[in-house]
Amino acid sequence: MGAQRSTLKQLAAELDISVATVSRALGGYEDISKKTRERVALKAQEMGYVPNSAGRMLVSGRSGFVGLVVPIRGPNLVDSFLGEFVTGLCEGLKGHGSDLFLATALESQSELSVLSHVVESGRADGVVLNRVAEKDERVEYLLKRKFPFVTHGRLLNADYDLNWLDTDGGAAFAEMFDMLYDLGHRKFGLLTISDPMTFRHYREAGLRQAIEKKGDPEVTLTEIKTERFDTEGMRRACRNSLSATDRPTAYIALFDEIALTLMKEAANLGLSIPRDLSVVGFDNVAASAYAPPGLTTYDQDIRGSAKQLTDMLMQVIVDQPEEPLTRLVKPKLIRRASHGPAPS
Amino acid sequence: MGAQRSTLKQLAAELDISVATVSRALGGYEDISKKTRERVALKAQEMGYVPNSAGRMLVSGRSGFVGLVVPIRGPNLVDSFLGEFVTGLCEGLKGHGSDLFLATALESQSELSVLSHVVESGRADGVVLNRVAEKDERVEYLLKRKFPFVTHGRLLNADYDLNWLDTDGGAAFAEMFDMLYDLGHRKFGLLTISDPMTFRHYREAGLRQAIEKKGDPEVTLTEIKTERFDTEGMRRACRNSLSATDRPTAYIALFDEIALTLMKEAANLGLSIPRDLSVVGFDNVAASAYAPPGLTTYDQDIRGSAKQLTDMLMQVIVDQPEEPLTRLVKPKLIRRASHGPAPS
DNA sequence: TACTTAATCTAAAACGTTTTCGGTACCTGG
DNA sequence: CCAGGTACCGAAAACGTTTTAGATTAAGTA
Repeated sequence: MGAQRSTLKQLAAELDISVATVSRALGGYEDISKKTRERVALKAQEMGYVPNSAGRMLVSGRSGFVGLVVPIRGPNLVDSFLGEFVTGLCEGLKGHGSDLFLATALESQSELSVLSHVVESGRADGVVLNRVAEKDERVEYLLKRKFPFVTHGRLLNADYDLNWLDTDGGAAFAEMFDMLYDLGHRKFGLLTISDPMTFRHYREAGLRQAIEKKGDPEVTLTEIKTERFDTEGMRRACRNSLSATDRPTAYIALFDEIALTLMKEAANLGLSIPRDLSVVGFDNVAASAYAPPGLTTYDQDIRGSAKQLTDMLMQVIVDQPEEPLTRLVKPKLIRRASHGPAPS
Repeated sequence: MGAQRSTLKQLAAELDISVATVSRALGGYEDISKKTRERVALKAQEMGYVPNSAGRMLVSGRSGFVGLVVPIRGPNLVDSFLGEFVTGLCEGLKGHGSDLFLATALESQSELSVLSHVVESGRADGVVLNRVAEKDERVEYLLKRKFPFVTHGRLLNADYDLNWLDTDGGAAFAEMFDMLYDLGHRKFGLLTISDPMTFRHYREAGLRQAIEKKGDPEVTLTEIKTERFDTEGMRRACRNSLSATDRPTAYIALFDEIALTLMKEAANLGLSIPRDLSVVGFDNVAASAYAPPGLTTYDQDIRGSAKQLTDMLMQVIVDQPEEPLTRLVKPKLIRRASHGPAPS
């Protein structure tokens, strides 16, 4: 139970003025005398008054919450970014007087139903979507519902206007290629997944464009594809590729986890990095600093991005802008020791 | 803005019955005829009715939210458990029809004010506290306020009854010692921090008790202390200890991060693990699997614990029990390759 | 004096729900 | 035909807040 909270009514009774006056006084309205305003503020402070959000919510129609629907995939593979992402969101929302509301979808199929519950119950004024897929039903639902939202990640071929913030993975992958090419590498391996995620699309496209732009017929690119959450399959695929006679000299991984798996397998096979082969990842997860010899990768300031996303979302909520808000942020190359000159 | 949500009133108008009847029908009350109940349920489904939480909240006094105040410490060291912890909480709350509400305290000093805001605004029915310190003002506030809460971690010398769930770090550290002792180690190093956290207290106490119990005068234990978030200091301390002439043969780290730092420094100094020295950690962070040769450590199922915590909290909220709820969960030893026989 | 204006304040409605208390209609047994 | 049940439904209050549309008083103006 707990001690009861003080209400406007109690405050009004104590001060012997009306509830309306108290409300307006606390709201800083000019048509309440300064003296009264101060008196009220003092008493409110004294009684530890904090407006009840349910009451406020009901009349204002705003909840003061921003929702995030988190998909839980697999038994133990919690989204490794979740902590940082959530932190950034909270941090950003703080400045807007809003709070974060987390809802989970236990299976990916229930994601939409969880989202719709969040939206329809009025518990949130807007939502943040992350990990958008190439074609995302959540997006379509929110658009139809005309509910404010922003996405972390772009959509593919979107013929509608969306508010998004994304990391420029394409640029990063192009840069990677150029770097490795300049180190003499010609045989490239792309460690990727088969799932239709937008980030995959853009990163791969960036890489292919860079290769094409270089126009060197010597350059080859073999794809090593696995399912996204199939760690065992990933291991096997890496081992296979490394054991091949014409194995690539430079591996580019869609994200760190695959790169780390490859590094481990390489070590098991007695291959030395970067002497025998180079590996580059993406994400800069904590382990990439500890795994020998240190994985060269890209850092996409998740926390900062999340913070920016909240600013965008609040803008969408309060004054829904004509022009869609979009931001492309550049990831930062983290040079470690997993890349080097091509073996001769 | 978005399309307007349907309300009980609209539903009632459509069905040409009273609002009260609709409410009771949806609530499954027996004094509404089965026929009407079905008719209402169907229409509700059809109109996509979802009860507005503000309205419900106002009358029930319950928000359907459970709060978590997350302290953000340091610029980049986001709590690595946060993701898992939050996931477990959401997962657990789902079963109770509640949701998670996250609030951040940007500085540790503001933690209490954030917490009190969560409590007083009525936005949460209960809160979960993690990372409790030996003496925690948040706890004292909540007790005084008689607000439902559970803590992840125990308090020290608590003369009041608390509802907590904790990992049995003491048992784990005792086990570690026995394991290393049996491998022939006599010179131990304890890599720890100087901050007054309860988990530190219990882990160290468990270790010391185990040493005492063994009663072998040959056993020595040197402490290597650093500040909790001072990674550079940690590095230096590890290097110093490793360079000492009578360096320990077995290091026990308060948590993985310190162990990983030590392993890296050992490698830099040309020392081989576990040939020259053994290291054991605690937490089983992702990097501990990747850092060579693989860190032996303990896994404390954070996600599962968080889930259990929600069950406890809901119990506290609905029927505040006389007896405090407490649970001590055993962490699981993850045997990797960082420990072995003492060098001769 | 009488009218206008400005400065303060308040009553009441509204938001969407749940719940209490009672009401109506129908049936049963005498 | 009536007393007493039973089955079903509805009116209204309550939760705490904000806001609209006055109401009251005081002061200024003609």
